[in-house]
Amino acid sequence: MAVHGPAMTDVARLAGVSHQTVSRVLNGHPNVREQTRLRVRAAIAELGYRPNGAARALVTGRSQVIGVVAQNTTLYGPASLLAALEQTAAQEGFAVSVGSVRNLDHRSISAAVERHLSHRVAGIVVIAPVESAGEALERLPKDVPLVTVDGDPSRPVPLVTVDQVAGARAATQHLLDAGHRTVWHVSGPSDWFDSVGRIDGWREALLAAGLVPPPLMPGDWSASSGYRCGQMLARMPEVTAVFTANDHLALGVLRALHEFGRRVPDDISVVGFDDVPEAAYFIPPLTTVRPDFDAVARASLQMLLAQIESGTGGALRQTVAPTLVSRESVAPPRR
Amino acid sequence: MAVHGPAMTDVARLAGVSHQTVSRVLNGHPNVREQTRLRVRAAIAELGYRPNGAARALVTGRSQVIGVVAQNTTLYGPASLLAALEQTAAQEGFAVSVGSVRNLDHRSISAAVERHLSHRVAGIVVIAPVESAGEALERLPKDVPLVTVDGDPSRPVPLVTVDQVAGARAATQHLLDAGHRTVWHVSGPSDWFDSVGRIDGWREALLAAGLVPPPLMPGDWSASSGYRCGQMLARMPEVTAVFTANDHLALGVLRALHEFGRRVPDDISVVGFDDVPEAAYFIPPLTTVRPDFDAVARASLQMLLAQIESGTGGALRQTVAPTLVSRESVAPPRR
DNA sequence: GACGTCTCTGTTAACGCTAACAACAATTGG
DNA sequence: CCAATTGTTGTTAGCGTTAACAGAGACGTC
Repeated sequence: MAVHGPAMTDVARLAGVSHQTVSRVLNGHPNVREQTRLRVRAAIAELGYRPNGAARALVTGRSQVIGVVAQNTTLYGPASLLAALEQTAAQEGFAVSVGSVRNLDHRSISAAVERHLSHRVAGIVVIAPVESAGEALERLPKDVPLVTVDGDPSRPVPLVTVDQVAGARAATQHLLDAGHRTVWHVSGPSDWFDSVGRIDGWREALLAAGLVPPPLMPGDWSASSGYRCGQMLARMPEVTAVFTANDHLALGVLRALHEFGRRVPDDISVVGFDDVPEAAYFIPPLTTVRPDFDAVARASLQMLLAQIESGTGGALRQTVAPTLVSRESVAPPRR
Repeated sequence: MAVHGPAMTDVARLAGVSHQTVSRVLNGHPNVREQTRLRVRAAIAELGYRPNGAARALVTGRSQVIGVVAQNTTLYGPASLLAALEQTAAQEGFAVSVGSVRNLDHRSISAAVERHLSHRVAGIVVIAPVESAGEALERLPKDVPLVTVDGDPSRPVPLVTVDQVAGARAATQHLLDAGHRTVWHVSGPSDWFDSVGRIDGWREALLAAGLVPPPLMPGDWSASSGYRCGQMLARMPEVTAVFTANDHLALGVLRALHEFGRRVPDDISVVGFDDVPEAAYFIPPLTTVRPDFDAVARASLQMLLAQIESGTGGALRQTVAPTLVSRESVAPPRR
């Protein structure tokens, strides 16, 4: 480990210039003679020189690193988002440092943010889908570029979010259009904004159709809780259409219905949310709502970079519309 | 953005000591008077001082960051591993920087590693499940602590891996024990070591039982390819037991069998690999092999930290045994 | 031909921290 | 009571980079 790589001065010596000229070449400064530039590049290649990010970060005050705070990066949504974020960041020459937290409470978030600030990240993306995260963010130093994803719409913080309401409305409307008299909803945990938005969209669509929403069935994103809700739904003969807050809940519901001999879509139609890659292979293939994680990642990074470059901390907002993916789990109700 | 936080000298001034004493307090140096230590801590708290990781990295030669190179972090396995790695690293005071790559070819990997080295990471974990990754790793500077996960067993690089062979053997044996005459296998892509190991384990178990392995059905991890294979399996009356290289393949197989009216487990038994959280809610609940990602993460980090601290680059090897999770997708064959 | 104006390059001074050494007091041993 | 040791603090010198300024030519303009 002891051996450190060559430094800028070594390159400079080999190329017969000053270290500052090397720096200029590296940073694409215009005023360098072509011939010099080539000599420097050759020296860099010959020595296998690699600029020292730490030194650069020290002098410029910020590193080429973006910190991401997220919870539960095993779930499909967050994992996809993280991956997309990393891809996009890499294209812009930024590395991504993950600070995943077990709970999205105030303390955990603050700690994760502290860690990032300690490394002088250029900016922070917080995937903060729950209420408790909001408070932590307000107390943050104002001078750190920050973007939240799927966060609290009511806080004055730059926010990129999937349009949960529109997605849920589309899902519900799709079931109504198929002829169902009403639509039941298995929701996510009530402290997630995603859940709240999807509940709102579902309710809106029903109200707009002049219907009274049936009781809400609260779940927690897991197939397990979907299964529990499904066991209840299966017992109620009047239920013909269910919208679940994500695909895993739908999977649980599907299995419960199957066990009770309620056929999908013949007896009951089901729509999910997320379009996990397996959704097309559920029994039956699941109609679902697909959020565009790439678009969310692009939008948030763009927003963050704008802040980093301008130095302004604008409080923008951007929503990304999801699309309905129609498969075989929806059919008109039997009469 | 302009405002930088307080530096060590600011803390020192407030506490009435030299900046070096502050440094000592921060690094837990023993020879500091208790009273001084408290004064310094108070000053740190009052100013909201945060040490500058970049400066520290510059002078010590390495940052408290571990670089992870991974592909396809959306898949359940890699995502879980990444999350576990991050959790474990955080406990040790390390941040994790992700360099996810689209392809695990030589160039992509090298580029990702370069990025990490540029930031002077303390060590690198490469989740390198395919052949092409191996070459890239051999050309790496020898002086950077490195651990590979699920990499090439035949290369002289520190490696932590799930015992794929044992897991596959257990899955196959489980089916044989249930009374099946043979076991078919839907594999993952042939350039993944995970796939190869699982194929080997399957084959071993069959050969040990004096059986000739039936033809291999190659898939690519996706439910979609599982579905395609399932369509063929369903058509062959002699098939009574299938082991798939992961749970998503199993999902595709299950659906194909369902479509063809072949009941699971009555007509055909199925065993998967990974134990994704939804596996218990497939129709029917899936018997599968559960790798312990936490253990893998702990082992690899421990191995990496050992290298970092000692300065030695030992070529250790460690495998983590997976466990069989028995559910309802396996039953004795009908006669 | 003197003078400003470019273009290119070098010199110097930070950035915030740790390591090495120096300095001084307090304590111990003879 | 002096020397040697130990504990505690301060001083200085970098780490490798960028920013700010300065200087040397080349060129055009009056």
